[in-house]
Amino acid sequence: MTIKEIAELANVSTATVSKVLNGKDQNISEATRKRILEIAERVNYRPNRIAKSLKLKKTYTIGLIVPDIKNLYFSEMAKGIEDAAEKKGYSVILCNSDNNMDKEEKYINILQEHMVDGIILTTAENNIDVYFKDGQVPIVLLDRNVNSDLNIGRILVDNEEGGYIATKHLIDKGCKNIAFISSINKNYSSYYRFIGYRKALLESGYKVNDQLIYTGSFSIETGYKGTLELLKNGEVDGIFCGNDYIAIGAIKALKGKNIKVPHEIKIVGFDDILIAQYMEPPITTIRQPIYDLGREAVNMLVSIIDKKDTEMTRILKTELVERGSS
Amino acid sequence: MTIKEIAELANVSTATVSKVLNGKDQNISEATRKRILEIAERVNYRPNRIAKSLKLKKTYTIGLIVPDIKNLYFSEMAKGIEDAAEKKGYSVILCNSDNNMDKEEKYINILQEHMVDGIILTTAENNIDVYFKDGQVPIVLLDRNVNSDLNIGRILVDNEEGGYIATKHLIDKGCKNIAFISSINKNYSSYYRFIGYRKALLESGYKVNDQLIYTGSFSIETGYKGTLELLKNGEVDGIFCGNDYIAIGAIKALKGKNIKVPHEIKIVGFDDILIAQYMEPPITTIRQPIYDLGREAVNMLVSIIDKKDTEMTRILKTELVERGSS
DNA sequence: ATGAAAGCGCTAACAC
DNA sequence: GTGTTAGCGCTTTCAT
Repeated sequence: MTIKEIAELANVSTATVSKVLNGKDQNISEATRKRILEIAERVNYRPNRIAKSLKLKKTYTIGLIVPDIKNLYFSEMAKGIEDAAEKKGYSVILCNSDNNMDKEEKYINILQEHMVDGIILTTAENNIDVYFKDGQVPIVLLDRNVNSDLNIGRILVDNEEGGYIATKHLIDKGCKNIAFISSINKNYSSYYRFIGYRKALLESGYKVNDQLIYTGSFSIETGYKGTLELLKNGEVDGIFCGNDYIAIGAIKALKGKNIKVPHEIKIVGFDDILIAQYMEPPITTIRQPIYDLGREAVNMLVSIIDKKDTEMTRILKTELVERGSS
Repeated sequence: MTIKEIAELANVSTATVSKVLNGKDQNISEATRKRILEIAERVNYRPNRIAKSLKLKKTYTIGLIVPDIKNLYFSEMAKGIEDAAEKKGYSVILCNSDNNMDKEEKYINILQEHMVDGIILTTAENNIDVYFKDGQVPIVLLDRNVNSDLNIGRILVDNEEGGYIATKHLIDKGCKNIAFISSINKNYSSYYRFIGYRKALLESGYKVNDQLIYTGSFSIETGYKGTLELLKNGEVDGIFCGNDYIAIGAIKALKGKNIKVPHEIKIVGFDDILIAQYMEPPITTIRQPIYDLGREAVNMLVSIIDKKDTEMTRILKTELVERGSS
């Protein structure tokens, strides 16, 4: 059912139908207005957005690229994004990069072919380069930063502060040998969490000991392996984990070794994913406003799309949530 | 950059460019073919899929509606869907219904306005009615069934068998008073899990005791509240939880009451979401091939879209995964 | 108050 | 081997 068919049924032109259906009907007689609306209702008319998009050069669609939607961090973020997008009348196309830069770049292309109005991107964990060519769609980077002078929006969290707070907390709890397990150093978030970790240590007169640092990826496996590895290297009484998945892996490893958390080793995670509080022990962590991050990314993106004056970097606060693991 | 501009640069018609760019170039001279390809490359040409879709009446887009992407069950499913879709050249538009039937219906309309080629739908938990009008896009229902004679694809899991296996397992472990906590009865999955539960009980000479049944939603909260409620009602030494989230809530409630799992009360969940194995105790559960469910939904949907002869119902197997909670 | 017509970027049938 | 042209469904300017 098209506008043309409705026009025929109503004995008017397509222009008139279009006007009525889009509320631009100041100059349409009440009679025809009603007639058209009624017919549209009766035939269950649904506008063809593809045609509309082609004409208007606007799709009301945004692309979302995340490493892995299975990850609770990204799925909660995605929920924030979808909710906010829906409120603003946008639909979201979901893409998983699997932390693969080629796939990520491929998706950026596909999304542009789909003529999305903008893209929200959490780059692959190991991606610090930028391959965006200029003059493309508006992009908002979420929880990542990249070396680029392109005009790109950024929604970030104060990772350094978070890392500092986490480590300080362990120090305050009396830990003397605080390890750090996280993703690779070239990952933006991981790097700044490390900076915060280092700052807290130095400030309290501790040394940064390479033997106490393990980097891998933001995964349970890294937490597990890293912990076993660190235990071999010597004394550890506290571990700052780069995210909660790593903390889960760490706790699992310690249970396997019959080492008591928090009695013998204290653990702090990062993110406060939904499941953190249900772990045993419940994980002390640095909470990020994950859902809000997603929502704010949409708000920024839409603001850029609408060519409003927009602050291009927004840094949200983290917060210590003390639970049983520390 | 459009096909027209490339045509001008190459001194050929848009038709020729279109043919070359789409590989329909049997009748194009090698020289022009190369020239066009080279120019397209140089100017970084990206086809406008919106225009293409309008012309071809095919968008290579599918819609996915789930209750809540934050839920690990749906996010793992979504990953299976996105991976499979990507392999077949489709993009996926993500929608969350929040278990709200109005929102669900609204999304079905929006997706059709977007001219998606098909829709994968996990209806709201309490939705058993069908509001699809005839003659619409191909739809595959995922993990849900509805009262409808419309020609709709279905990817299901053998819930009854799963419920039976779970309950039988508890019986075999020596439980005498086995409770059932799940979503409401009108929910398809929940209902058949109950049927399996009942079957196992009756088969072993037990009675189905209404005092041991609690229904709410597929949530941690329901597991928590339900467990506290059931404990008031009397003896319980086993709980079959309708999904793993409920099991998590149940375990939390029991810990709060200082009741030992599995020593005093044994717990079995359903789904085997990614986190189930990391709980304390690790959750014994009925594994669903969640990722595969998503993948198969895409395969079925694309098969329907392509008008291939397709078996419209596919039921996948479940499997008991024994862990520490039982 | 309403309509004719052009055009968004693309494809494909048909002509040459 | 290449080009002409119509048209997908819609919006919008301009005319009447």
